[in-house]
Amino acid sequence: MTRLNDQVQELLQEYADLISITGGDAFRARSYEKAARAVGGHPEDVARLDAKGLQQIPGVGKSTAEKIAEYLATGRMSALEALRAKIPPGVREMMAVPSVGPKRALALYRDLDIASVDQLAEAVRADRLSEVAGFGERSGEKILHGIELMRQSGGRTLLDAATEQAEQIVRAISAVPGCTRCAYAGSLRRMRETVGDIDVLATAEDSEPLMTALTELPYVAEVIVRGPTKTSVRTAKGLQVDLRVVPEEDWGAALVYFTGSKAHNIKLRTMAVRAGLKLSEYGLFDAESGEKVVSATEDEVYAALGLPWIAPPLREDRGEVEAALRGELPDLVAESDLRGDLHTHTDLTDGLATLEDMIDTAAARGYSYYAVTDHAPDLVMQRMTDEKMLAQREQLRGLADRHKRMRLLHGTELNIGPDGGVDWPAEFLAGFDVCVASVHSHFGADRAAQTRRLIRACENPHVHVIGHLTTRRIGRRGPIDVDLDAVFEAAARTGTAIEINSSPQRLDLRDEDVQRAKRYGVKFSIDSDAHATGHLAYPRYGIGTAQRAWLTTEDVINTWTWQRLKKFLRKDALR
DNA sequence: GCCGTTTTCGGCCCGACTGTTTTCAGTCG
Repeated sequence: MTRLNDQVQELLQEYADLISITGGDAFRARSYEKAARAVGGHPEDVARLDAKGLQQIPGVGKSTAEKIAEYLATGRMSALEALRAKIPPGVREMMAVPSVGPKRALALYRDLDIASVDQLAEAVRADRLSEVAGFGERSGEKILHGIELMRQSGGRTLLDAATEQAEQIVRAISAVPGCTRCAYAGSLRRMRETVGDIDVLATAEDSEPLMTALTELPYVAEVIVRGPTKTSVRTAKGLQVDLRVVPEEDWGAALVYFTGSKAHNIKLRTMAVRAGLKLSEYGLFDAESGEKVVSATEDEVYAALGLPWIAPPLREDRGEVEAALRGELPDLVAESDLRGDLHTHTDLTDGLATLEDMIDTAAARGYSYYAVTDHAPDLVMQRMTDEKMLAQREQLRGLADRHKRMRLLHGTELNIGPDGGVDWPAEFLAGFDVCVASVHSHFGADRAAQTRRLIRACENPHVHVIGHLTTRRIGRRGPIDVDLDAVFEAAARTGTAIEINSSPQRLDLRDEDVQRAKRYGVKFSIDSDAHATGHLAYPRYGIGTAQRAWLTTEDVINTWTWQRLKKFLRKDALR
């Protein structure tokens, strides 16, 4: 079950799309789009807000607030239903086909009575598109190709795959003679949990060799567009890569522009306009004379707008510009702040590497403490026993001498049962240095039951960290239905940390929820949940989530010294 | 529809690329 904010976001977005399709005022449509994004990213649950409270959300005015309130009260949004009655749902779905927007979707429906993606594909094959004004031979080909792509990929790319691909491309473009700077930008630089495409920015006097180099990379399957400033290709894995080349003196402005987000850029541009300036990817200009003010570095561009540099993960128009103006930007937690990892596995359960290999790899990362937390017996398929667990503890203690600079912690990942109980009795649990507890079953239990079991787990004095709280797998399994606010309250009250699981398939909690949890005073543990030595590098992605949630080292227990962490782990002493 | 240090009315981010309507609309980011 999705969060109510997400449902409202989807409805408002649909309303905006239908306004566009029916030829309504474009500014009105944009206004609803903006409101949709604002609601989706709003940390507070809209269900807790009345019409007045809803209007406090930036971009939500009287009219939108009324529509949301109506939906919250009745489960319906009559204005939306009125538009739905005019346009079949398939017409809106056609907008998802690349090169088909609201205007063309309507033209296809009006002139050819096409009302679904399937019918569209059929019409192209039957060569009927030329009957509609504005559609030529190439249009049909593009549409068919777009439909095919939609069907085979359909989704966004996970952060690790996108990062690896982007780094590979940046290396290749950087090596081209004449290339003076190159980096990736876009949602990847902002560390969003998934990315739709990769934006690469480069500087060179002559863009031609760089564009050619991109199109000739071995893993490039297709060239989508090719121009002097922008070239787009699709990789063999179906990922779109846009390369933009600008003169070196415009690097800063271009990097701001292509890093986004769109909403952040709009805010910066609006500030520029108010100051008599104009901001584009080519620089910050005087609006009247057209003379360039600055554009060489991001620092300069922000400074000219009266702002300090803003870290990319914050650039979502979630209050970062206002915070920057007040001089209150958070000192974000960084990967180098991590002193340890509190959730990892070995081949004693479902990990791939031995205890020694995991510990050696962790030591090489420079950690000052490291916990091994293999699965507990209730996850029956892992065949854990008391004896095996105690034998591992012996083995781990025996390795202490080998890594004098890294404290070894013996832990476990407990299973939170349907009633909130965990695997072992208190006496046995007391023998562990650290206990992570996670939901691994009964994903379908109802909201009340899920909430109850997680609160009970927090209240267990031996549970230090709640692992992957919502159990979602990005693109594969949705989150469990749980009252997160109630769990956050319990976690803060009991001194139980909530994990930011850094596995790119999970990234659980997600950034909006982490931000919300922080307001309750919740502390977090950014863990790898490594099942192999290579996975010990995952926290770079979890750090992205933490940064997007505005966290500082104060919020993250595994940036603390062992002395301080040790106190936190004695949670029963708190009460 | 939203919003306000030029504004309660009149704006609303800006530019590249494509295909096709020989001068520009639509789409995209």
